Amino acid sequence: MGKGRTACCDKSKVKKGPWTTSEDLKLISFIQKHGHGNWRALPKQAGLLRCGKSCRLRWINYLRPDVKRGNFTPQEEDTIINLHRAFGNRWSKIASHLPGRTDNEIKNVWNTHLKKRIVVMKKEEYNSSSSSTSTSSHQGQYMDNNSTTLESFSPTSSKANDQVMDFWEYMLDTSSTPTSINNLDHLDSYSNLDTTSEHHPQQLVDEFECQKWLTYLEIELGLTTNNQQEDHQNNFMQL
DNA sequence: AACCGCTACAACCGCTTCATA
DNA sequence: GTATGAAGCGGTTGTAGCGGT
Repeated sequence: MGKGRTACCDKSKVKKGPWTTSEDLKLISFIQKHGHGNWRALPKQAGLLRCGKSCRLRWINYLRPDVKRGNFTPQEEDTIINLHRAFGNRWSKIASHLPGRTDNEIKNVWNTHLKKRIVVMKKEEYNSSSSSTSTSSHQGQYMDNNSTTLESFSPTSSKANDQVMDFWEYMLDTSSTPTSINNLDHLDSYSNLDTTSEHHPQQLVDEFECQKWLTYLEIELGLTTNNQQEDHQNNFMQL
């Protein structure tokens, strides 16, 4: 281990807080074109006033095409519980067994839902075992495999998701399709979140490639209705 | 309508691990 | 073997949204 620690970035020069639509798009289009070999250098190259760590997290947890979105299925929940029993809080290890789910997402689900579920079950287990000896004990067992009584998660309808939806509505309106990625800053009017509208024209991104990628992302992220999805898939094939 | 408390989850922070010179 | 930088990881925080009063 090295002596001391160098800051991962200049904190005074990076933007923090929720990502805006234009930032997302800059990141997506940059990675699509150049990959993400060096996260530290990426923000500068992509024209983002963000820390490399922040970009990495945003990509891995939200923008990556293979991220599965939406509610966890009872099967996934059971898997998490069982894996947690085996691995403890090693979220990345658990995530590796759940394709499309991120460690951050699993951690959140555990802390907000599953942990409580375990507590309730433990409590019930304790009560039943102390009140009756005829009830079979499941000592050391977290869960009842038939249990699906966990309150279902709210759909991922966060503000961030709404931003992405707004973006797609915008993009699909052909009359207002931006001519290049350089013009994305004005999309922030959709999110009302951007307070530092910077104007750093980046490498020109081919509109065609961008559209293709974004359509693909929309499908992958499940941001479409079935009908829309069909349309987009057709469009994607045509592209 | 306004306030409050709670929940969910995106994002940040700092430590650890890994790769490499 | 050691120093260093970058990436990965897990804990924690911030805040939007929602329901209850």
